[in-house]
Amino acid sequence: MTNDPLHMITYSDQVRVLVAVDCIIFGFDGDQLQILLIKRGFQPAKDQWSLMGGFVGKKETLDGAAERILFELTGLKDVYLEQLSAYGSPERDPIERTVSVAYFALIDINTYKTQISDRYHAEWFLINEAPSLIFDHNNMVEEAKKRIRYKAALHPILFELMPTKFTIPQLQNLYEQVYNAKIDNRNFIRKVNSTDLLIKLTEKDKSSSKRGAFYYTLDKNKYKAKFQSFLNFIPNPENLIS
Amino acid sequence: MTNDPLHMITYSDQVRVLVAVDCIIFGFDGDQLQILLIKRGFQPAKDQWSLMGGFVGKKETLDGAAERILFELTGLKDVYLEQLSAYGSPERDPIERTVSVAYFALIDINTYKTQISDRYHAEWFLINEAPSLIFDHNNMVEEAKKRIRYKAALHPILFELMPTKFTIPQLQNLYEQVYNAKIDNRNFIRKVNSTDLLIKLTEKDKSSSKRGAFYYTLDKNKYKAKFQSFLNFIPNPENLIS
DNA sequence: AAATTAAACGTCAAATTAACGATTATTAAT
DNA sequence: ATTAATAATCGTTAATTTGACGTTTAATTT
Repeated sequence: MTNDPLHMITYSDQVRVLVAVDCIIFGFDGDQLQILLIKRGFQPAKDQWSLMGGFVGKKETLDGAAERILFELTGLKDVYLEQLSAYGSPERDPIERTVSVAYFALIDINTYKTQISDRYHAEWFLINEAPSLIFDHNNMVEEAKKRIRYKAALHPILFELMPTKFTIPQLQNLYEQVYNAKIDNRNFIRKVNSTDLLIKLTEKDKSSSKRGAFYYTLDKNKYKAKFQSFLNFIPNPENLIS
Repeated sequence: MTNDPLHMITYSDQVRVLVAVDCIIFGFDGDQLQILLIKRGFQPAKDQWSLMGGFVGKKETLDGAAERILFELTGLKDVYLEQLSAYGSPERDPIERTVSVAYFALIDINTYKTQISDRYHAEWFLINEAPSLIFDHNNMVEEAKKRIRYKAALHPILFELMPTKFTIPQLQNLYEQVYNAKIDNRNFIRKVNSTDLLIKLTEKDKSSSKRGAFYYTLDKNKYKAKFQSFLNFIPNPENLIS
Protein backbone atom coordinates (compact mmCIF):
# COMPACT_ATOMS: atom_id res chain seq x y z
CA MET A 1 0.00 0.00 0.00
CA THR A 2 1.71 3.12 -1.20
CA ASN A 3 -0.26 5.46 1.01
CA ASP A 4 0.83 3.79 4.19
CA PRO A 5 2.74 6.36 6.24
CA LEU A 6 4.50 3.64 8.22
CA HIS A 7 6.47 2.26 5.31
CA MET A 8 7.46 5.50 3.69
CA ILE A 9 10.81 7.11 4.22
CA THR A 10 10.39 9.86 1.69
CA TYR A 11 7.35 11.09 -0.15
CA SER A 12 8.84 10.04 -3.47
CA ASP A 13 6.20 7.61 -4.64
CA GLN A 14 3.29 9.94 -4.13
CA VAL A 15 1.19 11.73 -6.73
CA ARG A 16 1.69 15.44 -7.09
CA VAL A 17 -1.29 17.46 -8.18
CA LEU A 18 -2.12 21.02 -9.10
CA VAL A 19 -3.61 23.19 -6.39
CA ALA A 20 -5.81 26.07 -7.40
CA VAL A 21 -7.86 28.70 -5.65
CA ASP A 22 -11.29 29.79 -6.87
CA CYS A 23 -13.07 32.87 -5.61
CA ILE A 24 -16.79 33.36 -5.29
CA ILE A 25 -17.04 37.12 -5.28
CA PHE A 26 -20.30 38.56 -4.02
CA GLY A 27 -20.96 42.23 -4.52
CA PHE A 28 -23.68 44.70 -3.62
CA ASP A 29 -24.16 48.07 -5.26
CA GLY A 30 -26.68 49.39 -2.76
CA ASP A 31 -29.47 47.85 -4.76
CA GLN A 32 -28.73 44.36 -6.06
CA LEU A 33 -26.76 41.39 -4.83
CA GLN A 34 -24.43 40.24 -7.56
CA ILE A 35 -21.70 37.78 -8.36
CA LEU A 36 -18.57 38.46 -10.39
CA LEU A 37 -17.73 35.94 -13.09
CA ILE A 38 -15.18 35.75 -15.89
CA LYS A 39 -15.43 34.41 -19.38
CA ARG A 40 -12.58 31.98 -19.86
CA GLY A 41 -10.28 33.05 -22.66
CA PHE A 42 -8.46 29.74 -22.95
CA GLN A 43 -8.97 26.02 -23.23
CA PRO A 44 -10.50 23.94 -21.81
CA ALA A 45 -13.99 25.38 -21.63
CA LYS A 46 -12.99 28.50 -23.57
CA ASP A 47 -15.69 31.21 -23.67
CA GLN A 48 -17.61 29.62 -20.85
CA TRP A 49 -18.37 31.44 -17.63
CA SER A 50 -16.26 30.58 -14.65
CA LEU A 51 -15.26 31.70 -11.21
CA MET A 52 -12.08 33.70 -11.02
CA GLY A 53 -9.31 31.34 -10.08
CA GLY A 54 -5.68 30.52 -10.45
CA PHE A 55 -2.98 28.18 -9.35
CA VAL A 56 -1.26 28.56 -6.05
CA GLY A 57 2.24 29.88 -6.55
CA LYS A 58 5.44 28.26 -5.36
CA LYS A 59 5.84 30.43 -2.30
CA GLU A 60 2.25 31.40 -1.72
CA THR A 61 -0.09 30.44 1.08
CA LEU A 62 -3.65 29.52 0.15
CA ASP A 63 -4.98 32.72 1.68
CA GLY A 64 -2.27 34.62 -0.15
CA ALA A 65 -3.26 33.14 -3.47
CA ALA A 66 -6.89 34.01 -2.86
CA GLU A 67 -5.95 37.58 -2.00
CA ARG A 68 -3.82 37.87 -5.12
CA ILE A 69 -6.55 36.54 -7.38
CA LEU A 70 -9.12 38.82 -5.83
CA PHE A 71 -6.80 41.76 -6.29
CA GLU A 72 -6.07 40.89 -9.89
CA LEU A 73 -9.75 40.82 -10.71
CA THR A 74 -11.12 43.64 -8.59
CA GLY A 75 -8.16 45.80 -7.68
CA LEU A 76 -9.20 45.44 -4.05
CA LYS A 77 -7.22 44.55 -0.97
CA ASP A 78 -8.29 44.10 2.65
CA VAL A 79 -11.56 42.60 1.65
CA TYR A 80 -13.65 40.07 3.55
CA LEU A 81 -12.33 36.73 2.35
CA GLU A 82 -13.06 33.38 3.94
CA GLN A 83 -12.14 29.86 3.00
CA LEU A 84 -15.22 27.96 1.96
CA SER A 85 -14.00 24.44 1.31
CA ALA A 86 -11.54 22.32 -0.63
CA TYR A 87 -12.77 20.42 -3.67
CA GLY A 88 -10.81 17.46 -4.87
CA SER A 89 -12.83 15.07 -6.97
CA PRO A 90 -10.36 13.35 -9.35
CA GLU A 91 -12.41 14.29 -12.42
CA ARG A 92 -13.27 17.85 -11.53
CA ASP A 93 -10.79 19.30 -14.05
CA PRO A 94 -10.72 17.40 -17.36
CA ILE A 95 -7.15 18.40 -18.26
CA GLU A 96 -5.34 17.35 -15.14
CA ARG A 97 -6.16 16.56 -11.57
CA THR A 98 -6.52 19.79 -9.65
CA VAL A 99 -7.51 20.30 -6.06
CA SER A 100 -9.23 23.62 -5.67
CA VAL A 101 -9.61 25.58 -2.47
CA ALA A 102 -12.62 27.86 -2.76
CA TYR A 103 -12.88 31.22 -1.03
CA PHE A 104 -15.76 33.61 -0.93
CA ALA A 105 -15.38 37.36 -0.87
CA LEU A 106 -17.84 40.08 0.07
CA ILE A 107 -17.27 43.45 -1.54
CA ASP A 108 -18.90 46.79 -2.01
CA ILE A 109 -19.25 47.09 -5.76
CA ASN A 110 -18.74 50.86 -5.65
CA THR A 111 -15.12 50.38 -4.66
CA TYR A 112 -14.53 47.88 -7.44
CA LYS A 113 -11.93 49.04 -9.96
CA THR A 114 -13.42 48.16 -13.28
CA GLN A 115 -10.39 49.03 -15.43
CA ILE A 116 -8.26 46.32 -13.90
CA SER A 117 -10.82 43.64 -14.45
CA ASP A 118 -11.35 44.40 -18.14
CA ARG A 119 -8.60 42.09 -19.26
CA TYR A 120 -10.37 39.14 -17.69
CA HIS A 121 -13.73 39.79 -19.36
CA ALA A 122 -15.31 39.98 -15.96
CA GLU A 123 -18.99 40.68 -15.56
CA TRP A 124 -21.39 41.16 -12.69
CA PHE A 125 -24.50 39.01 -12.68
CA LEU A 126 -27.58 39.29 -10.52
CA ILE A 127 -27.37 36.47 -8.06
CA ASN A 128 -30.44 34.76 -9.49
CA GLU A 129 -29.54 35.31 -13.12
CA ALA A 130 -26.00 33.99 -13.22
CA PRO A 131 -25.14 31.62 -16.07
CA SER A 132 -24.10 28.03 -15.63
CA LEU A 133 -20.41 27.65 -14.83
CA ILE A 134 -17.61 25.29 -15.75
CA PHE A 135 -16.46 22.23 -13.82
CA ASP A 136 -17.87 22.14 -10.28
CA HIS A 137 -18.14 25.92 -9.96
CA ASN A 138 -21.93 25.87 -9.81
CA ASN A 139 -21.67 23.68 -6.78
CA MET A 140 -19.14 25.99 -5.18
CA VAL A 141 -21.45 28.95 -5.67
CA GLU A 142 -24.37 27.07 -4.14
CA GLU A 143 -22.32 26.13 -1.11
CA ALA A 144 -21.08 29.70 -0.78
CA LYS A 145 -24.65 31.03 -0.83
CA LYS A 146 -25.59 28.53 1.84
CA ARG A 147 -22.63 29.51 3.98
CA ILE A 148 -23.48 33.18 3.72
CA ARG A 149 -27.09 32.56 4.66
CA TYR A 150 -26.01 30.54 7.61
CA LYS A 151 -23.43 33.00 8.80
CA ALA A 152 -25.46 36.14 8.18
CA ALA A 153 -28.28 34.76 10.31
CA LEU A 154 -25.93 34.87 13.28
CA HIS A 155 -23.21 37.38 12.54
CA PRO A 156 -23.18 40.79 10.85
CA ILE A 157 -21.18 39.74 7.79
CA LEU A 158 -23.55 41.35 5.33
CA PHE A 159 -22.25 44.73 6.44
CA GLU A 160 -19.12 43.80 4.49
CA LEU A 161 -21.15 44.23 1.33
CA MET A 162 -22.49 47.67 2.16
CA PRO A 163 -21.09 50.93 0.86
CA THR A 164 -19.36 53.19 3.37
CA LYS A 165 -22.57 55.22 3.59
CA PHE A 166 -25.79 53.27 3.39
CA THR A 167 -29.41 53.47 4.47
CA ILE A 168 -31.38 51.02 6.54
CA PRO A 169 -33.79 50.30 3.69
CA GLN A 170 -30.78 49.35 1.58
CA LEU A 171 -29.57 47.03 4.29
CA GLN A 172 -32.97 45.43 4.63
CA ASN A 173 -33.12 45.04 0.89
CA LEU A 174 -29.85 43.12 0.99
CA TYR A 175 -31.11 40.78 3.71
CA GLU A 176 -34.26 40.18 1.73
CA GLN A 177 -32.24 39.24 -1.32
CA VAL A 178 -29.94 36.95 0.60
CA TYR A 179 -32.83 35.10 2.21
CA ASN A 180 -35.27 35.52 -0.62
CA ALA A 181 -37.84 36.56 1.93
CA LYS A 182 -39.81 39.62 2.96
CA ILE A 183 -38.71 40.99 6.31
CA ASP A 184 -40.91 43.06 8.60
CA ASN A 185 -39.57 46.55 8.31
CA ARG A 186 -40.35 47.72 11.83
CA ASN A 187 -38.84 44.69 13.52
CA PHE A 188 -35.79 44.86 11.31
CA ILE A 189 -35.04 48.45 12.25
CA ARG A 190 -35.44 47.61 15.89
CA LYS A 191 -32.97 44.76 15.69
CA VAL A 192 -30.44 46.72 13.70
CA ASN A 193 -30.61 49.61 16.14
CA SER A 194 -30.32 47.31 19.12
CA THR A 195 -26.95 46.05 17.87
CA ASP A 196 -25.56 49.55 18.29
CA LEU A 197 -23.27 48.93 15.31
CA LEU A 198 -24.41 51.88 13.22
CA ILE A 199 -23.63 55.56 13.37
CA LYS A 200 -26.38 57.78 12.03
CA LEU A 201 -25.27 60.56 9.72
CA THR A 202 -27.08 63.85 9.15
CA GLU A 203 -27.16 63.37 5.41
CA LYS A 204 -30.01 61.64 3.63
CA ASP A 205 -30.37 59.53 0.53
CA LYS A 206 -33.30 60.89 -1.42
CA SER A 207 -33.02 58.72 -4.49
CA SER A 208 -35.55 56.14 -3.45
CA SER A 209 -38.20 58.16 -1.67
CA LYS A 210 -39.52 61.64 -1.19
CA ARG A 211 -38.81 61.74 2.47
CA GLY A 212 -35.34 60.30 2.08
CA ALA A 213 -33.60 57.81 4.31
CA PHE A 214 -30.79 58.70 6.65
CA TYR A 215 -27.33 57.47 5.81
CA TYR A 216 -25.47 55.37 8.33
CA THR A 217 -21.91 54.17 8.64
CA LEU A 218 -20.62 51.11 10.38
CA ASP A 219 -18.87 51.59 13.70
CA LYS A 220 -15.84 49.48 12.81
CA ASN A 221 -14.64 49.03 16.36
CA LYS A 222 -17.96 47.82 17.66
CA TYR A 223 -18.32 45.68 14.56
CA LYS A 224 -15.08 43.90 15.26
CA ALA A 225 -15.86 43.53 18.92
CA LYS A 226 -19.33 42.14 18.35
CA PHE A 227 -18.68 40.07 15.27
CA GLN A 228 -18.78 36.78 17.15
CA SER A 229 -21.99 37.66 18.97
CA PHE A 230 -25.07 35.85 17.83
CA LEU A 231 -27.25 38.63 16.57
CA ASN A 232 -30.25 36.71 15.41
CA PHE A 233 -31.27 39.11 12.70
CA ILE A 234 -33.15 36.33 11.03
CA PRO A 235 -35.79 34.58 13.11
CA ASN A 236 -35.81 30.80 12.70
CA PRO A 237 -33.08 30.76 10.07
CA GLU A 238 -33.28 26.98 9.79
CA ASN A 239 -36.49 27.46 7.87
CA LEU A 240 -34.68 29.54 5.29
CA ILE A 241 -31.25 27.99 5.02
CA SER A 242 -30.82 25.51 2.18
CA MET B 1 3.34 36.16 -14.81
CA THR B 2 3.09 32.42 -14.82
CA ASN B 3 -0.10 32.29 -12.82
CA ASP B 4 -2.03 34.35 -15.32
CA PRO B 5 -4.92 32.21 -16.56
CA LEU B 6 -5.27 34.36 -19.67
CA HIS B 7 -1.95 33.39 -21.16
CA MET B 8 -2.02 29.71 -20.36
CA ILE B 9 -2.98 27.07 -22.85
CA THR B 10 -2.05 24.09 -20.78
CA TYR B 11 -1.21 23.81 -17.14
CA SER B 12 2.32 22.71 -17.96
CA ASP B 13 4.29 25.42 -16.22
CA GLN B 14 2.56 25.07 -12.89
CA VAL B 15 3.88 23.61 -9.67
CA ARG B 16 2.52 20.26 -8.62
CA VAL B 17 2.33 19.61 -4.90
CA LEU B 18 1.46 16.79 -2.57
CA VAL B 19 -2.05 16.77 -1.17
CA ALA B 20 -2.63 15.10 2.16
CA VAL B 21 -5.53 14.60 4.51
CA ASP B 22 -5.18 14.86 8.28
CA CYS B 23 -7.84 13.68 10.69
CA ILE B 24 -8.62 15.15 14.08
CA ILE B 25 -10.37 12.23 15.75
CA PHE B 26 -12.38 13.06 18.84
CA GLY B 27 -13.68 10.26 20.98
CA PHE B 28 -15.80 9.88 24.08
CA ASP B 29 -15.92 6.78 26.25
CA GLY B 30 -18.91 7.85 28.30
CA ASP B 31 -16.66 9.63 30.71
CA GLN B 32 -13.85 11.60 29.08
CA LEU B 33 -13.44 13.51 25.85
CA GLN B 34 -10.32 12.32 24.11
CA ILE B 35 -8.28 12.71 20.95
CA LEU B 36 -6.57 9.95 19.01
CA LEU B 37 -2.95 10.55 18.03
CA ILE B 38 -0.22 8.46 16.46
CA LYS B 39 3.48 8.34 17.12
CA ARG B 40 5.24 8.78 13.83
CA GLY B 41 7.42 5.80 12.99
CA PHE B 42 9.32 7.49 10.18
CA GLN B 43 11.21 10.63 9.27
CA PRO B 44 10.79 13.54 9.43
CA ALA B 45 9.73 14.08 13.00
CA LYS B 46 10.10 10.39 13.85
CA ASP B 47 8.74 9.43 17.29
CA GLN B 48 6.82 12.66 17.62
CA TRP B 49 3.07 12.77 18.09
CA SER B 50 0.98 13.59 15.10
CA LEU B 51 -2.51 13.53 13.71
CA MET B 52 -3.35 10.52 11.60
CA GLY B 53 -2.92 11.48 8.00
CA GLY B 54 -1.95 10.31 4.57
CA PHE B 55 -1.67 11.36 0.98
CA VAL B 56 -4.64 11.51 -1.29
CA GLY B 57 -4.54 8.65 -3.75
CA LYS B 58 -4.64 8.94 -7.51
CA LYS B 59 -8.31 8.16 -7.85
CA GLU B 60 -9.52 9.26 -4.45
CA THR B 61 -11.73 12.16 -3.51
CA LEU B 62 -10.73 14.19 -0.47
CA ASP B 63 -13.66 12.83 1.52
CA GLY B 64 -12.72 9.35 0.35
CA ALA B 65 -9.16 9.74 1.54
CA ALA B 66 -10.36 10.95 4.93
CA GLU B 67 -12.70 7.97 5.23
CA ARG B 68 -9.91 5.59 4.30
CA ILE B 69 -7.50 7.05 6.82
CA LEU B 70 -10.09 7.00 9.54
CA PHE B 71 -10.86 3.38 8.74
CA GLU B 72 -7.20 2.39 8.75
CA LEU B 73 -6.72 3.85 12.18
CA THR B 74 -9.97 3.03 13.91
CA GLY B 75 -11.54 0.25 11.88
CA LEU B 76 -14.68 2.38 11.68
CA LYS B 77 -16.87 3.34 8.77
CA ASP B 78 -19.93 5.56 8.55
CA VAL B 79 -18.62 7.90 11.14
CA TYR B 80 -19.29 11.62 11.49
CA LEU B 81 -16.61 13.25 9.38
CA GLU B 82 -16.53 16.87 8.31
CA GLN B 83 -14.03 18.92 6.40
CA LEU B 84 -12.45 21.47 8.67
CA SER B 85 -10.18 23.50 6.44
CA ALA B 86 -7.30 23.32 3.98
CA TYR B 87 -3.83 24.27 5.17
CA GLY B 88 -1.25 25.29 2.63
CA SER B 89 1.56 27.32 4.07
CA PRO B 90 4.63 26.65 1.88
CA GLU B 91 6.75 25.69 4.87
CA ARG B 92 4.29 23.55 6.77
CA ASP B 93 6.02 20.30 5.79
CA PRO B 94 9.84 20.54 5.88
CA ILE B 95 10.42 17.75 3.33
CA GLU B 96 8.27 18.94 0.51
CA ARG B 97 5.40 21.28 -0.03
CA THR B 98 2.20 19.60 1.00
CA VAL B 99 -1.28 21.02 1.10
CA SER B 100 -3.28 19.31 3.79
CA VAL B 101 -7.03 19.14 4.01
CA ALA B 102 -8.04 18.57 7.62
CA TYR B 103 -11.12 16.65 8.66
CA PHE B 104 -12.53 16.10 12.09
CA ALA B 105 -14.28 12.95 13.18
CA LEU B 106 -16.52 12.24 16.14
CA ILE B 107 -16.60 8.67 17.38
CA ASP B 108 -17.83 6.58 20.23
CA ILE B 109 -14.66 5.10 21.68
CA ASN B 110 -16.43 1.88 22.64
CA THR B 111 -16.83 0.95 18.99
CA TYR B 112 -13.17 1.63 18.26
CA LYS B 113 -11.30 -1.46 17.10
CA THR B 114 -8.05 -1.34 18.99
CA GLN B 115 -6.32 -4.26 17.23
CA ILE B 116 -6.27 -2.46 13.89
CA SER B 117 -4.76 0.66 15.33
CA ASP B 118 -1.86 -1.09 17.04
CA ARG B 119 0.39 -0.93 14.03
CA TYR B 120 0.20 2.84 14.02
CA HIS B 121 1.13 3.25 17.68
CA ALA B 122 -2.08 5.12 18.22
CA GLU B 123 -3.04 6.41 21.63
CA TRP B 124 -5.97 8.22 23.15
CA PHE B 125 -5.23 11.40 25.07
CA LEU B 126 -7.48 13.42 27.30
CA ILE B 127 -8.36 16.53 25.37
CA ASN B 128 -6.53 18.77 27.81
CA GLU B 129 -3.51 16.56 28.21
CA ALA B 130 -2.54 15.92 24.62
CA PRO B 131 1.13 16.34 23.72
CA SER B 132 2.47 18.90 21.30
CA LEU B 133 2.21 17.78 17.69
CA ILE B 134 4.29 18.03 14.55
CA PHE B 135 4.06 20.68 11.85
CA ASP B 136 0.88 22.74 12.10
CA HIS B 137 -1.16 19.95 13.70
CA ASN B 138 -1.55 21.82 16.99
CA ASN B 139 -3.22 24.60 15.10
CA MET B 140 -5.52 22.17 13.31
CA VAL B 141 -6.61 20.69 16.62
CA GLU B 142 -7.31 24.12 18.06
CA GLU B 143 -9.42 25.07 15.08
CA ALA B 144 -11.25 21.77 15.25
CA LYS B 145 -12.08 22.33 18.91
CA LYS B 146 -13.37 25.76 18.06
CA ARG B 147 -15.49 24.41 15.26
CA ILE B 148 -17.01 21.76 17.48
CA ARG B 149 -17.84 24.29 20.17
CA TYR B 150 -19.44 26.51 17.63
CA LYS B 151 -21.45 23.80 15.98
CA ALA B 152 -22.48 22.01 19.15
CA ALA B 153 -23.94 25.23 20.50
CA LEU B 154 -26.45 25.16 17.69
CA HIS B 155 -26.75 21.59 16.47
CA PRO B 156 -26.83 18.21 18.21
CA ILE B 157 -23.48 16.97 16.88
CA LEU B 158 -22.20 15.86 20.26
CA PHE B 159 -24.62 12.94 20.12
CA GLU B 160 -22.24 11.52 17.52
CA LEU B 161 -19.77 10.94 20.33
CA MET B 162 -22.19 9.13 22.61
CA PRO B 163 -22.41 5.35 23.02
CA THR B 164 -25.54 3.67 21.69
CA LYS B 165 -26.90 3.63 25.23
CA PHE B 166 -26.08 6.62 27.37
CA THR B 167 -27.39 8.56 30.33
CA ILE B 168 -28.28 12.21 30.58
CA PRO B 169 -25.58 12.86 33.19
CA GLN B 170 -23.06 11.43 30.72
CA LEU B 171 -24.34 13.74 28.04
CA GLN B 172 -24.16 16.74 30.31
CA ASN B 173 -20.67 15.72 31.32
CA LEU B 174 -19.63 15.76 27.66
CA TYR B 175 -21.08 19.24 27.12
CA GLU B 176 -19.28 20.46 30.21
CA GLN B 177 -15.99 19.12 28.90
CA VAL B 178 -16.46 20.60 25.46
CA TYR B 179 -17.24 24.02 26.86
CA ASN B 180 -15.11 23.75 29.93
CA ALA B 181 -18.03 25.11 31.88
CA LYS B 182 -20.54 23.99 34.50
CA ILE B 183 -24.03 23.67 33.08
CA ASP B 184 -27.20 24.04 35.12
CA ASN B 185 -28.51 20.53 35.49
CA ARG B 186 -32.21 21.39 35.64
CA ASN B 187 -32.22 23.60 32.60
CA PHE B 188 -30.09 21.09 30.69
CA ILE B 189 -32.50 18.23 31.27
CA ARG B 190 -35.43 20.40 30.32
CA LYS B 191 -33.79 21.40 27.05
CA VAL B 192 -32.69 17.90 26.17
CA ASN B 193 -36.16 16.55 26.79
CA SER B 194 -37.78 19.33 24.80
CA THR B 195 -35.78 18.33 21.70
CA ASP B 196 -37.60 15.02 21.68
CA LEU B 197 -34.49 13.35 20.26
CA LEU B 198 -34.06 10.73 22.95
CA ILE B 199 -35.79 7.46 23.67
CA LYS B 200 -35.81 6.46 27.32
CA LEU B 201 -34.93 2.84 28.03
CA THR B 202 -36.05 0.85 31.04
CA GLU B 203 -32.52 -0.13 31.95
CA LYS B 204 -30.38 1.92 34.27
CA ASP B 205 -26.70 2.65 34.59
CA LYS B 206 -25.78 2.13 38.20
CA SER B 207 -22.06 2.56 37.90
CA SER B 208 -21.98 6.19 38.85
CA SER B 209 -24.65 6.43 41.50
CA LYS B 210 -26.75 4.39 43.86
CA ARG B 211 -30.01 5.40 42.35
CA GLY B 212 -28.76 4.84 38.83
CA ALA B 213 -29.49 6.90 35.75
CA PHE B 214 -31.78 5.78 33.00
CA TYR B 215 -30.23 4.86 29.70
CA TYR B 216 -31.38 6.61 26.56
CA THR B 217 -30.84 6.04 22.87
CA LEU B 218 -30.90 8.54 20.09
CA ASP B 219 -33.94 8.57 17.84
CA LYS B 220 -31.95 8.54 14.60
CA ASN B 221 -34.82 9.67 12.40
CA LYS B 222 -35.67 12.67 14.51
CA TYR B 223 -31.98 13.39 14.85
CA LYS B 224 -31.55 13.59 11.10
CA ALA B 225 -34.69 15.62 10.66
CA LYS B 226 -33.80 18.14 13.34
CA PHE B 227 -30.07 18.34 12.77
CA GLN B 228 -30.26 21.73 11.11
CA SER B 229 -32.48 23.19 13.80
CA PHE B 230 -30.88 25.65 16.14
CA LEU B 231 -31.18 23.97 19.46
CA ASN B 232 -29.52 26.45 21.71
CA PHE B 233 -28.30 23.97 24.27
CA ILE B 234 -25.66 26.44 25.31
CA PRO B 235 -26.87 29.84 26.44
CA ASN B 236 -24.76 32.73 25.16
CA PRO B 237 -22.24 30.52 23.40
CA GLU B 238 -20.27 33.55 22.23
CA ASN B 239 -18.98 33.88 25.77
CA LEU B 240 -17.56 30.39 25.61
CA ILE B 241 -16.36 30.03 22.05
CA SER B 242 -12.93 31.53 21.94
C1' DA C 1 -52.22 73.21 0.27
C1' DA C 2 -53.16 68.52 -0.51
C1' DA C 3 -51.61 64.16 -1.85
C1' DT C 4 -48.14 60.79 -1.95
C1' DT C 5 -44.55 57.86 -0.43
C1' DA C 6 -41.70 55.23 2.40
C1' DA C 7 -39.10 55.99 6.58
C1' DA C 8 -39.20 55.77 11.43
C1' DC C 9 -41.21 54.98 15.78
C1' DG C 10 -44.48 52.82 19.12
C1' DT C 11 -47.37 49.20 21.35
C1' DC C 12 -48.47 44.87 23.14
C1' DA C 13 -49.31 40.21 24.41
C1' DA C 14 -47.09 35.81 24.04
C1' DA C 15 -43.19 33.10 24.34
C1' DT C 16 -38.65 32.04 25.82
C1' DT C 17 -34.88 32.53 28.77
C1' DA C 18 -31.60 31.89 32.64
C1' DA C 19 -31.13 31.57 37.31
C1' DC C 20 -32.75 29.80 41.13
C1' DG C 21 -35.23 26.79 45.18
C1' DA C 22 -37.19 22.72 46.66
C1' DT C 23 -38.69 18.03 46.46
C1' DT C 24 -38.83 13.23 45.39
C1' DA C 25 -36.83 8.77 43.84
C1' DT C 26 -33.75 5.04 44.12
C1' DT C 27 -30.52 2.05 46.10
C1' DA C 28 -25.97 0.98 48.33
C1' DA C 29 -23.63 1.30 52.49
C1' DT C 30 -23.89 1.62 57.39
C1' DA D 1 -33.91 1.46 59.67
C1' DT D 2 -31.15 5.22 58.77
C1' DT D 3 -27.93 7.66 56.11
C1' DA D 4 -25.64 9.04 51.96
C1' DA D 5 -25.42 10.15 47.25
C1' DT D 6 -26.79 11.13 42.83
C1' DA D 7 -30.75 11.33 39.49
C1' DA D 8 -34.81 13.31 38.19
C1' DT D 9 -38.76 16.26 38.59
C1' DC D 10 -41.37 20.18 39.52
C1' DG D 11 -41.88 24.93 40.16
C1' DT D 12 -40.97 30.02 40.35
C1' DT D 13 -39.36 34.26 38.91
C1' DA D 14 -37.99 38.39 36.44
C1' DA D 15 -35.92 39.76 32.32
C1' DT D 16 -35.73 39.51 27.68
C1' DT D 17 -37.12 38.50 23.07
C1' DT D 18 -40.54 37.53 19.93
C1' DG D 19 -43.72 38.60 16.01
C1' DA D 20 -47.51 41.05 14.63
C1' DC D 21 -49.42 45.18 13.90
C1' DG D 22 -50.88 50.45 14.14
C1' DT D 23 -49.38 55.18 13.82
C1' DT D 24 -46.72 59.19 12.90
C1' DT D 25 -43.27 61.83 10.46
C1' DA D 26 -40.74 64.14 6.76
C1' DA D 27 -40.13 65.76 2.37
C1' DT D 28 -41.36 65.87 -2.46
C1' DT D 29 -44.72 66.13 -6.10
C1' DT D 30 -48.93 67.79 -7.75
